[in-house]
Amino acid sequence: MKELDPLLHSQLRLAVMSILMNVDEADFVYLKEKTDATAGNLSVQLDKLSSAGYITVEKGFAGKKTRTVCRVTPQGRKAFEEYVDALREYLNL
Amino acid sequence: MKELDPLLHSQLRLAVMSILMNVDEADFVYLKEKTDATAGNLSVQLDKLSSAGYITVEKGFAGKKTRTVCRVTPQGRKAFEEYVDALREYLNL
DNA sequence: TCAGATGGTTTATAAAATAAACCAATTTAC
DNA sequence: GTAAATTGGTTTATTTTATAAACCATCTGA
Repeated sequence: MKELDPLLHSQLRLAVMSILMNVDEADFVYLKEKTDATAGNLSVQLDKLSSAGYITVEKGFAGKKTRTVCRVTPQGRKAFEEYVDALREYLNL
Repeated sequence: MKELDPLLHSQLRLAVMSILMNVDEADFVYLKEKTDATAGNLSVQLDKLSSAGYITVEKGFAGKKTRTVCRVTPQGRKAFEEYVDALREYLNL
């Protein structure tokens, strides 16, 4: 059986990637709301996705407040698609 | 977003369930080969699926050798199907 | 000015996966 | 017939992950 990319096979990281696949960009606050994760957990998982090169994380400002914007990279997009393919085998979809 | 049943959201347990969903029954050795898991890992994960009521594990004999046979329960079948539904939301399939 | 919010990060803890060690019965090879 | 290897597992220890709790800096309104 195919391997399931362990970086994607995590509920929160998968949720984040799934959002980013459809949205071009999303900030920390938006991701937190959508996924209903704690800030700490989200922060850690974004780091992992970012270190793996699956997303970019850009810290900037919106007015005076900090704003962290995430985007999926081509590499992340590819990994996500491969993950989906592998899952089809398990779920037979 | 929907929750992903943590009992199923594990590579090995998902693989096992996926096999059992299609096969009526399967023994330890067969599952081990198909999933390419170590015996120790497989043993632990079968226990978890069994304690959750997702599968039955029956220890018997085939000639003189022990033989452990697994089957998915109706409850397990239901959980698997719900898991698949939840995943569709993430992957949009 | 000081009591919350807001937007995070870091660190500690709990839970999971994996691997390593072990055990009992059974073959196989001498 | 007995020692060594194989089969079919289980148990325990280790590593990795996920999660939660604590913290920090900046901003905002009373």
